[in-house]
Amino acid sequence: MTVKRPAKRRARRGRPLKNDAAPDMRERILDAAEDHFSRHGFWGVTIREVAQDAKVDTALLHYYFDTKRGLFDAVFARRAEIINRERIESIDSYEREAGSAITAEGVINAFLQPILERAAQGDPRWHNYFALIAQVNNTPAWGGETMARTFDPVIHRLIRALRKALPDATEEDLYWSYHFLSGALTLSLSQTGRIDRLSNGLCKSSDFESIGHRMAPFIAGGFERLCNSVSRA
Amino acid sequence: MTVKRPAKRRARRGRPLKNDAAPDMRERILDAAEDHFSRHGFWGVTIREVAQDAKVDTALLHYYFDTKRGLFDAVFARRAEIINRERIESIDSYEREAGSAITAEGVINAFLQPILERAAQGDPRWHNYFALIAQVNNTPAWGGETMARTFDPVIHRLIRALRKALPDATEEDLYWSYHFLSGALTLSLSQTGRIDRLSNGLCKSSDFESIGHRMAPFIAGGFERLCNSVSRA
DNA sequence: GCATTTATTCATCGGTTGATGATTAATCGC
DNA sequence: GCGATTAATCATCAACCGATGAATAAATGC
Repeated sequence: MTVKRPAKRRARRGRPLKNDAAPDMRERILDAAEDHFSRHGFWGVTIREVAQDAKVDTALLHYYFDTKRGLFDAVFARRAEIINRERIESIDSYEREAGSAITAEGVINAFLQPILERAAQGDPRWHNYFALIAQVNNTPAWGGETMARTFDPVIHRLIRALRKALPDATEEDLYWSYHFLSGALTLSLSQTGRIDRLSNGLCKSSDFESIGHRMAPFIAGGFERLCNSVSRA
Repeated sequence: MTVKRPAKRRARRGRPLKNDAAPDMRERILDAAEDHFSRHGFWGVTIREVAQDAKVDTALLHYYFDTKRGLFDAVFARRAEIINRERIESIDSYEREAGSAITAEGVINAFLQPILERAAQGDPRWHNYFALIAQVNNTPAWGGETMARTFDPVIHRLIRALRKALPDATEEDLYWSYHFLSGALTLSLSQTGRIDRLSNGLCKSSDFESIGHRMAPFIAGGFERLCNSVSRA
């Protein structure tokens, strides 16, 4: 019997002390939001859930990000900058090294490497983020717009390099080939566990090393088959 | 001034007359739900929106489908049966015709044809349904399970045919290759308008004829490159 | 050292959500 | 021809939703 309420420890109010262990609430909110949005999409998440997970009041989410949509956009943009920079650098550096011996597989590998490496490293926060990209990429209503705004510059850089490796390709074939690449990559990053079931456990969604070995050859094979074939009305 | 309410015509109550023009409410609900779910996903839709669109009371959705989730599953299953049957027949018939001259591109083409043909035909209801598949396929939480339950039998049939066309391929390579195929197909069917923007209008998400020409060669090129290469740790 | 700004929780609002029991009317089984 | 079943709307519920203004406390600027 004793005390009937374990004193729930009412959270402190007002601005926190400067050297208080572990705040940086803004990042904590973004992490929690990333986790939830990646699993259930924009509409499947309530700001209350996010706030509870980040151990802050819901009003703080509005303080930092104004609206729920603002929070979502902030989550999406945060890591995009990082991988965009890495991918540009990776393609630049491959093009410099390869010189005139540039190949489609080499370019695609340079493009995929930064993402797949991060995925293979196993940081769950990045996993969540990649799953989020996958959802956005397949969201009809506003996915195309969001993806374009965020990633198009890098994709144009990729296509420029591919044009060098496949000089006879038509523009249409290049863009469609990239589209197939994008779809394959997105699904691989979304980790739905589908291939696990399908292959009866032989392959695992989480095995990014296997993906890393196979994806560039597969996609390059596709590019070359499609872009080197001539005449298709 | 006159009458202050234009008589809103209260809907009739009770069971409708047998030969009443245009009922079949159940189908109407499924159509409306398909439309909404495909655009905004499970959580982005309220049963009220669906009911309003189908011009029925919300209680009727619960009468037929019990819960919101039940409605979603019914939508997802309805057209799956149709295309699954068509795909099986298409692969069967190709295998019979090709005999020992079976090729990866032929098999993949037989697998893709039924879907892409329907997509090219332009029925918006099928377009919506394909977009719905795309979303489910990239939903981490329950997408893998739902996709597996719905489509795995056909996919196993596909893989069996591919095994014949690529006798030296390892099981892992076959499954991963299918995974890439699945991703590419899904994104193509989801019509986000991304490629339109990316290509500055040169390519169009809705141009399923272009996809139909390009996808089988691209994917077959990938399969052959990956599955015919030897030794990869 | 005081006024302003920043970062946080509290309390609460109006609107929406999925669901359900009651009611009504037509059909079906016998 | 009548009781049971089916197909529909109506009315309403408790829970939850995103958002906001007020309160509070530390930090910062001058």
